[in-house]
Amino acid sequence: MADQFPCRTHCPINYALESFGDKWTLLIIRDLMFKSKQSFGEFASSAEKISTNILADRLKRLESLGIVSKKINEQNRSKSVYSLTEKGRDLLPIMLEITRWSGKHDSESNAPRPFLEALEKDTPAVAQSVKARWTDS
Amino acid sequence: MADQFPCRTHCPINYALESFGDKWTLLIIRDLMFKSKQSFGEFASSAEKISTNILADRLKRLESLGIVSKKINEQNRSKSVYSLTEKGRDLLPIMLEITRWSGKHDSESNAPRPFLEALEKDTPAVAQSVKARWTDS
DNA sequence: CCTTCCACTTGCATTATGCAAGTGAATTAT
DNA sequence: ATAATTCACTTGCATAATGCAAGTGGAAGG
Repeated sequence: MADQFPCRTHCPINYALESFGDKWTLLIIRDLMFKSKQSFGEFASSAEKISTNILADRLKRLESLGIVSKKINEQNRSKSVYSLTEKGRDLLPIMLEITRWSGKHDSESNAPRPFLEALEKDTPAVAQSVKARWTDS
Repeated sequence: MADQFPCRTHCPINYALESFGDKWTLLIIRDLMFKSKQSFGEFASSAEKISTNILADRLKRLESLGIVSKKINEQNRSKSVYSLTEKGRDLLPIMLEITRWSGKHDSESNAPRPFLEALEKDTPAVAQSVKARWTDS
């Protein structure tokens, strides 16, 4: 923890909670990880309707934790570009296991069936294919 | 979702956040899952110092979500016993991946080295050994 | 220039959290 | 039998986080 956020304990579960234990942070990471979103406006337009002050706060926090990095788009200086760092990309297995759990226990889950089936069958393979989309773009 | 907690969306990440997306819930699950705690007092005594009103609220919530179940100890009726349901136990892979992530990225993590190494080497095997401890007790 | 777009900020009402103390039922000690 | 203790919560209130609507300010486009 960058130490500007003092930790209650260094239990690994607690460290994670202090990094992304709230109702919004993982949605931003989801958008970066699976939906190829990269701008403030795109995050703000997600279906869960995060308000812009919270979004700005969480992006700042994720940046200071080294999970997200912000770059200025040289083509259009008013449109900044957010992306996941390695630390952020390392959250992929957690995100996939969360998807698996929700897919199993939320009867109304909107996760695509084929995706859930692929996950059940071979999670690491799904992880690989997601990672592939990060490099070739 | 039992529907007493209306969902923002049925995105799997969001479903999970609405189930345990706060600073405390996963600590209770950790205590049940890895530390064999099962009573209100034991949860309250964890190092992170959850306050008792929040603890009571979260236990009620976890119960209504079907993640935790509460039983009365017939030996001592004033001491109730909490345990994970199947839905709760299904959180194990998520908890292990969180541990892996924090173990890698928190330089001061207090997760035992051998445990982290075992996780890196073969996460499913670690999962099996944790599950074994649930059945034979 | 003048307008639009984009990424935020600001102010304020509402809700959640944190803390300390209290309650009441159920064992345990006397 | 009665008193003290333990345990699992509740309650009240101060503080902090969130949600909402509107505003600001710089960069691009017309």
